[in-house]
Amino acid sequence: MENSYRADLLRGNTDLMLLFLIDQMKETYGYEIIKEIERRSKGYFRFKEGTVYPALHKLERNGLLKGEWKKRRGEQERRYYSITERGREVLLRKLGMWEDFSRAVGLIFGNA
Amino acid sequence: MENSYRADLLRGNTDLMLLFLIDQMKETYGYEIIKEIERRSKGYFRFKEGTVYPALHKLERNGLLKGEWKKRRGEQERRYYSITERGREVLLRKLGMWEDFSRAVGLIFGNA
DNA sequence: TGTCTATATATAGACAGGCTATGTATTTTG
DNA sequence: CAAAATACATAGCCTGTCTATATATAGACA
Repeated sequence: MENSYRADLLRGNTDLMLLFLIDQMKETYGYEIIKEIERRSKGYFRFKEGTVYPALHKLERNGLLKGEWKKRRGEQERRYYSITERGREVLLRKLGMWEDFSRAVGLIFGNA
Repeated sequence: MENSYRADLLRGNTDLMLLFLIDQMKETYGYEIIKEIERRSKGYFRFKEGTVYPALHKLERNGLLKGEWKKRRGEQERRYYSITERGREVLLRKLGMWEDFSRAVGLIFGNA
């Protein structure tokens, strides 16, 4: 009933947060995004790999992100992502929709 | 990609809003809840029957709501719901979790 | 008379995103 | 030398929302 409430709340907002961070950080990679979101949210968000990597793949597949493998001598390579023009458009739209949504929820609860 | 973003945002919050309204209105029924949520949110939320009725059934099945058929001479009967003790506990918990969640999202976006 | 809208509820099946679990590989820490 | 951290990947499960359809009545409108 409530165990996975956070997973439900997350739904949809994962894309928004990924796009937001990648836009702001210019270029970053999956693992770093997970840590950065945890850091910024003071430990509230602890994204699962099974959530983030498939989401990044989908965003790239849809042309909202551009990914690039970067070899690092000896170490495991990373896939760095940057946002595309189309990605930035979607980001702005989603940001607005999140604001509208949370404002509407506030109206239900009677928050001035 | 974005068509059903609102449906995603809604996920999880439907229960919260239903419990909140039923608690506040003491006793109400599905159709009225749909209209009241639309009214309060100034048209933002337009809950679908296929969302609300199954959700009410689940909440009752789990003991968070108590439902009761009320016949009205000649007219179609309504199923009136009221919140249970357990429902009120879950409501308070979910309300807090929604606040935590939206605050955490704000942290990601750098909102003071 | 027939059709449409509003009121009021119900449900089967589709859809899709997040999670669990598991796997690979390397480096660092204890 | 084992464990933890870094870094990525994916198959399959779970579940809430939506679409579509169904039933039933009342009132409007033509």
